[in-house]
Amino acid sequence: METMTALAQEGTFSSASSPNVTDTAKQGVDHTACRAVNDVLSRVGDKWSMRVVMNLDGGAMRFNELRRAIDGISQRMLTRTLRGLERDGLVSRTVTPSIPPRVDYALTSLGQSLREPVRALGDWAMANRAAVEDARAVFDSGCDDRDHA
Amino acid sequence: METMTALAQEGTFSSASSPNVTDTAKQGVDHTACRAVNDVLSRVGDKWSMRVVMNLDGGAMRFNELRRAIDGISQRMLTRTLRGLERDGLVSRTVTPSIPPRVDYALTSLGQSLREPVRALGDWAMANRAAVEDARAVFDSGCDDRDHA
DNA sequence: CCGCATCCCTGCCGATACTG
DNA sequence: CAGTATCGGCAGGGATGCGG
Repeated sequence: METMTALAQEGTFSSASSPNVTDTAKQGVDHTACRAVNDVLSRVGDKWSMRVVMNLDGGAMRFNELRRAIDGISQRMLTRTLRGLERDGLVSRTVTPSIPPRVDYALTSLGQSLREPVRALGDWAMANRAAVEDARAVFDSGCDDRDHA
Repeated sequence: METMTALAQEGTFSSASSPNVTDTAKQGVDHTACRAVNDVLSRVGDKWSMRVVMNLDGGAMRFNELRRAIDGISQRMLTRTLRGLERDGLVSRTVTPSIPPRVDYALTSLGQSLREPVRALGDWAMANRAAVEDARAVFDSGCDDRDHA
């Protein structure tokens, strides 16, 4: 069971909040940490959440302002994404009862804090995008084209 | 035959056609960065990719070994996930033509490097999971129950 | 201006069965 | 053991139209 101990210290997600790592063996990797990661990944990895968060980083924005900024999004999806983000406490929704009504969306501190790890991921993406695209092209060629060199 | 990764090619992000990027403060978000982030998020944010990558972190594994380790996954999904990861150069596939056939999957250096930013995200997830769940509960209560007056 | 409801199409994902 | 093919359920997400 101690076989993975060194590895766990190297880079498992449970480095901070698993006081009793029952079996961090092969199976143990995918318990709580995996669930947490998948949870946040599901939230932020959907089609529009990141776009919204990144646009909101520059400050509060109104609904249609956001809609125009993202520009590929339908209002249905913007509403749904905003609701989901609001539900998770990542963005705040401020209604100004005027005529016409005004609604401002902004990142909460939690939403701001999320941007840091996401930026790291974005950094990786920017750095390795070419490699990924290349690998993809190679895979595609190798699969489709059996010219066997 | 189904397309394996339609997620990556959403690409309606042609708002770059607006040369008027003077207000980069609000738009301060690089369109390229946004696209890259969404791309990697789509790849890693799906239902099983992270599980596979995390299990593979302990070293190379065979197909059914991986299947047993993840245990909630169907062989269809394992195959698809592995193919997608392989296509992007994140995992390597090594076939040993024996009887019975043996196929080992392992993280490439690119796949290893991806774990770092993902770990950051996982760290965030672990640290803020409670906050998110709380916000979610508050939102749920606030929506359903209006007796706060 | 904000946002909800409906219709509908598309793609994901699981279960099963079959091949090498 | 490793992988593919097919079927069916289900959810994501776009288009449109209506209400505050």
